[in-house]
Amino acid sequence: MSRTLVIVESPAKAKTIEKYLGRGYAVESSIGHIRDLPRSAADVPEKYKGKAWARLGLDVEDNFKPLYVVSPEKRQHVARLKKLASEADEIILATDDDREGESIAWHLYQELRPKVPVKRMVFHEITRDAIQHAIEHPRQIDTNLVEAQEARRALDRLYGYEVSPVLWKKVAPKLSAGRVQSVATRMLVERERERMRFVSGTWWDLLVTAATRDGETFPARLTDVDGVRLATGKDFDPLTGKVKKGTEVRLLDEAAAKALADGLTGQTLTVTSAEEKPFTQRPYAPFITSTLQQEGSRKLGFAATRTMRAAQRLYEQGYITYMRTDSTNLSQEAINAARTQVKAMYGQPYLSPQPRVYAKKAKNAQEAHEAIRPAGSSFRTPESLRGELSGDEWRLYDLIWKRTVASQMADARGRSLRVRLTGKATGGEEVGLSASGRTIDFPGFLRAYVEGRDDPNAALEDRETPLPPLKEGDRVHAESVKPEGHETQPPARYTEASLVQALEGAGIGRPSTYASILGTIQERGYAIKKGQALVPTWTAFATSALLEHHFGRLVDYDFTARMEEDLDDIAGGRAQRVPYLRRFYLGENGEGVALRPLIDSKMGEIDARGIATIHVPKLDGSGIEVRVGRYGPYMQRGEEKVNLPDDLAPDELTFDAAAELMSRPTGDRVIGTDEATGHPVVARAGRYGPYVTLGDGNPPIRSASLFPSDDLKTIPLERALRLLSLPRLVGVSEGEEIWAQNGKFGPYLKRGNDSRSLATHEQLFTVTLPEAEALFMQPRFRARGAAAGPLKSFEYEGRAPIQLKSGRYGPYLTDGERNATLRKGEEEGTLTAERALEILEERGKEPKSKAGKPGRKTGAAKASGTKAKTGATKTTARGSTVTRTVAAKTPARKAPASKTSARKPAAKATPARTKTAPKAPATPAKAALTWADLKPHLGVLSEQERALVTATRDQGRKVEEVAPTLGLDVKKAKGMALQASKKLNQAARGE
DNA sequence: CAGTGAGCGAGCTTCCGCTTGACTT
Repeated sequence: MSRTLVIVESPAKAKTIEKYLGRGYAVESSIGHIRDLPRSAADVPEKYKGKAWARLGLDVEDNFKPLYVVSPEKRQHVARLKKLASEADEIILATDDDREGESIAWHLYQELRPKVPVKRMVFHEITRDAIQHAIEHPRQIDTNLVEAQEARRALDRLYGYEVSPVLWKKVAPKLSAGRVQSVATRMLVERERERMRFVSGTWWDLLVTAATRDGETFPARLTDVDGVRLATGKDFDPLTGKVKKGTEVRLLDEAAAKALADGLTGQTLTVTSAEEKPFTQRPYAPFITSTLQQEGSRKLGFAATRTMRAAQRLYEQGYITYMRTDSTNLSQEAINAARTQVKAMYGQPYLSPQPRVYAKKAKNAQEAHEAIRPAGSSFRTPESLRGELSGDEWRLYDLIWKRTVASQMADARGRSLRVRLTGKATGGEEVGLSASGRTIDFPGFLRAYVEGRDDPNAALEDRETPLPPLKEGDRVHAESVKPEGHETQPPARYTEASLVQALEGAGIGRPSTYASILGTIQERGYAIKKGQALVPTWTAFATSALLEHHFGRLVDYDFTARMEEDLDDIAGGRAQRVPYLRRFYLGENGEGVALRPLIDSKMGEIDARGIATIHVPKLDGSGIEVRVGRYGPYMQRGEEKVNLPDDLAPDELTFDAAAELMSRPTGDRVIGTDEATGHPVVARAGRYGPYVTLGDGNPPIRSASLFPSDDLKTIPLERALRLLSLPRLVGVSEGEEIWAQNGKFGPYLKRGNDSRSLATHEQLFTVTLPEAEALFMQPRFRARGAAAGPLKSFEYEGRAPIQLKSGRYGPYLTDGERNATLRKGEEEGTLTAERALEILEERGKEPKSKAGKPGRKTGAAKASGTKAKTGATKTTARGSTVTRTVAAKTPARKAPASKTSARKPAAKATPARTKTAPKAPATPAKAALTWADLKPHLGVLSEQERALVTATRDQGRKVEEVAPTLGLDVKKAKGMALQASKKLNQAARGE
């Protein structure tokens, strides 16, 4: 008998379909995508490791050719599919009928390499008829659609993996940017900015309880006084908290409202109009993923992940249809089932006369599945499942059932009433009031489902606000009058549910990702949850500001919408993937985003400190600045700096709150007085940990770190004074003083320019002169370094042994020549000699060249180019060392001077040096290129970059000098020079 | 954000969309 292998995406779906197909068919699942671009360097096959583009997983120089790898956790499963495929007579790829599904089918085809006929089939609902129909109407893989998916994938990778590193450099490491998350974050930030600018306003009005002659009462609200409309919330300017200019309204304050209330109590009011309008309301569309999450949140209080978890279980057990969908469409089977149930449970009048079809599409919907509904051709009622389903699952099923059934019910019908009244207060004011009511004559679908409410019956009552029968000319009596004060409210923060709604509205993100987007922005520290609200962090402000100012097009709300249009063109064969990606990544005739050149120019331009400084409108003019630093957000006013508490939302930082924080005691604790000097001794928590100071000023007279054995909370005065007595003069040796002091690397001895570490902190107090001299007899670092012997040693025939050592970056392997750090999953304990050899062979690296030591690393990167023009055109590895040594002399002239005499300049020079220094070690390993080597590649640079580079290198001018002539500030120019040099080197190496 | 002497195997962080377990808490 022939065997057909059908492959779908989800195992639960496979199970169902297998039932429908019967004998001769084996149904398997791919479990989602089976291959993807490598996530990180570890996933890149050896063959491609050295490539410049390996990090991206896309060969940006060869038509954005993607490098696909089967992820490690999928390998076993793919192998199984391969085997099954080899045993089948025919294969049907039945993945979802959308862009991603088509791509999965194509990847399956590529990876399984079947030797039997392969067909593609699609269906949008899992019913016997639909499957049968699909089987009878197979098609081929749509390669245009696959191309569109590949373009989408590539764009997301390029965006994410190229822009994220900009954030690492300019904001903080490990941050991320992406087409979806960056827009989501921006939405939160913009809303919060509105809240930060918001100034609330106050207004008063009157709530009148009016009584008819028959004694029926109803509420009416004051709307105008002496013919002038009363101010309400919408009349206020959110930026000033005052009534908008040019608005003709009457604003009541508390006193006026009270006086008017007194004057109106007991007065007669006349009905001047009573209008009644009929209304009908249609039921909501059946659930899709986003609306399910929203209602799960509003009605059940579930977070998006909780809703999805429960839905997944319901789906797997066959209670509901697929839960990740953007289609509101119901299959015929579902419509029949719903209608049958409506008739049976609520009666014919409650049934919609015609079957309802919900055609309204969500933006960018792909509609591969049905709406989310109870499964099967007759729905199980929630009541009948009470014993079968537990907590969350039952409640969610109940919700889905109600929404589905309601969607085939009749419209709700009712009347809305609007009544206007006038009256006169004792003070002579003519007042106008209004009352409105709502009566439901026929609840229709509201019997089953009221949006946003848990209990439809209770909600129905709430929806009714009946008024007594009133007609023009009727007189009523103002029984009681209550003045009410109101404050305007800032726009509400997003919740998980409303953010998903907003994203969906903009066509951003997919049903399968909504929940994880919320996770991502929280994991990256862009948002925290406060109750239901998503509050953006200061980091989110800094990141968003950077992206908005420098990569504005990437965080446009309609960036995705435009992308979708382009992808549609690719899918329809009207456009091609490669030119599309080229425009996005490289740009073409000044068109397209041109991401790579954009980043190259921005790297130098973006001022990290400026980006870290966050504009807080309410602190304008206060001299207080808010900044995100390495240790979190802080405020600064002049020299004063204060951390911002973690739980302070940005919009809560008003001027008063800031002033209070600035004046708050910093947590310093005076532990006593030094009798010798009369100064207080203070225990403090600093950035380098706990310490004590003599004197409470800033800066203090002296300070000293606590030893690890000390506790900041309990440290006695005596101990603090003892710590403050350091450094200690141990004695004089070889004509120089030996001092024992505590430093950033721990306790150490210092003699002239020489130093030795001490083993313990307490030795600072106990070490004697002979002991100290003995230590100075030893070579450096012996005290600490030598103690760490190899953890393990592996012996080999005909090869040097490999040792496992413990280093500051964790365990690593070395054979003296090359080193390799152990990665996650490579346990020290289970490491075999064989595996150790493999690892070292695979990715062992020669340690950094030791030749660079003599002249210090200062400025080597920049200087090497300037000097190299005198050197040989052809450069060997050794030649480069020479170049570097020569080059290093230029800054070396300054270095000793700054070290001995002027302390401050030396300290200030450090950051600049650390920025350029990392480039230096990389150069000799790859053989430094001379200016002559680089010059032919000037074409890769922008005009400005080229002008800068030629001026500095060809003419030997300084960046500081050239920058103004190019209209650049020095900082930017320096950054640009660095980037340009990087690009030139890359180009020259043919990378 | 206090202020101090060196010198050591660096290597990785990150995207969006499809899908489930296999883990631990």
